Amino acid sequence: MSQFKVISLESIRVACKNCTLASLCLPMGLSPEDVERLDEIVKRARPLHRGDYLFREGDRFRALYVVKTGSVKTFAPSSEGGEQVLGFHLPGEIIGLDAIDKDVHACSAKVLETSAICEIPFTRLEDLTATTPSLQHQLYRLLSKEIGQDTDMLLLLGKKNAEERLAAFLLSLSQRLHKRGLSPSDFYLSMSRHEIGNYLGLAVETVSRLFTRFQEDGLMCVDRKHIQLLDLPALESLVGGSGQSRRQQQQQT
Amino acid sequence: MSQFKVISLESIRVACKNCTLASLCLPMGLSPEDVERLDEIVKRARPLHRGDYLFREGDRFRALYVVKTGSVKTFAPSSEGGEQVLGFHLPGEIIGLDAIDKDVHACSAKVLETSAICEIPFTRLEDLTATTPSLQHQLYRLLSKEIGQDTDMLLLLGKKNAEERLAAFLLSLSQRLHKRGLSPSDFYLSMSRHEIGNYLGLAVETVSRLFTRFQEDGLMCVDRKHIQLLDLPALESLVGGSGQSRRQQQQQT
DNA sequence: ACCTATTCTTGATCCAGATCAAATGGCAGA
DNA sequence: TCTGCCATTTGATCTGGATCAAGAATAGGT
Repeated sequence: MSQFKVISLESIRVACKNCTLASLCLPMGLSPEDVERLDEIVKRARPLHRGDYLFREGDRFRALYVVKTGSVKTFAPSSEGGEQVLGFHLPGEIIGLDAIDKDVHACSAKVLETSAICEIPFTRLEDLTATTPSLQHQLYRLLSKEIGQDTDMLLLLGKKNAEERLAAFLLSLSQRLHKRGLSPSDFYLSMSRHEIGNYLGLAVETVSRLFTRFQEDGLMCVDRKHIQLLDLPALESLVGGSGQSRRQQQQQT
Repeated sequence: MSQFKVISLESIRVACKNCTLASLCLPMGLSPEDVERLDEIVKRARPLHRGDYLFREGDRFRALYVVKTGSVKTFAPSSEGGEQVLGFHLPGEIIGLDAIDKDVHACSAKVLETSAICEIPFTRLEDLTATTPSLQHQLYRLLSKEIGQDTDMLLLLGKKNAEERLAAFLLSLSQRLHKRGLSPSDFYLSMSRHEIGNYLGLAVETVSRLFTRFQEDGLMCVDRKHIQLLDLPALESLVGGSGQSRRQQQQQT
């Protein structure tokens, strides 16, 4: 292997301890020694390209995946051929946690753009957590966090209207990008309108119309995949209270 | 403490190893020795009554709860005062996993009928899992299972119509009751129509009308809270394909 | 047993967002 | 550069389920 290649790969295959995502990812809060041990089991694969699969629904569960760069969508087959987009995953986010239970993946994961992915064989991770309390705790937390996020989505799909859903989606992206050191108000979407609509339980046309409306209202500037959020506070107020929209149902039981 | 009281409490405070739910609950698949160790940290509280809270949104996270008898609903506050019912929990089901991450409960848990609840202090459980690989694995699996169930709900809320949602709800109850040794086709609902609607993202009126319709179609027999499912296969086909209802969106991305 | 507050049901109407239809604009591949 | 396929946008219409509005049936409290 030429010196050239080694250097080239180094730019991708950064050890966890040198990874800029360490504070968001599994290593979060671990001691340097623990990170070192984690590092030994992480496999760093070559970049994947748009359309490549990390795994498919029905595949045997072997490993968790972490986005290092790029983005990934997960989706489950719905009855009769359709699919439900379950999430869009940014750098530092972990994919595959739902498969631990049945030992089989119930959803598929597809990369949306050229992406680098870390692979963590689960059996080895589990062994490691058994002897590393801080890592065990971290994994419990990550699993729990996923449940909390799903809960947020249930609330979104169960109670919010189209406008609130799209605003919530944009703000979620904004906040997650910001945590990764990127601009919270100027970014590119790696997913299509179709995928956004699917994720939010809306038709493509509705998503498109809302982008237009938000732009007309001066909330944002949309150019193809390029998004600029011009009024974050206004978007936040859209998400929270439905403003003057539908009267909320006082669910006293 | 009189002999009388001791006997009386014994009927409720059964050790895990003698609990009929052991095969569905945390002890699932554990060795007798491991169950013994788990038993030592489980607290068995006196029965709670309709309306009592296991915990409320905002409470510090201290323990996981398992329904021993009865049923519990969990719900999260939505913006502007409403609430979203997140789930109905039957014997053997674990509550509170979503709070591990933030160390604070993001939802509330309220018992729907007189219920016995086991409490498992989480810190002690976590310590125990660190020295009991099979229990550690079990906890990972339970967390993962919860994610999988949430995923199913996302699909239900994102892609299914009212009819499919209610059929899915009824079948889920049916199957879970059956696993607990109860009739899959004859049971009582412990939650109101209102709560069912809230959970499924539907208005009460819609739930009521669907019950009426299902009954007219000979799928079930409804008398107040008493439910008899007369045609499980038909209900299953309702859930799966939307029959001849709305044309499914082929979500090729 | 009586009264009152809920919960549930049923009917009428409304509307947010889906569906249908069509034009436009990018982009990948030859 | 040209071609054709998608993705996106925009407009028109339709509809499932929400909302509004009463009754009817229950359950709980005194």
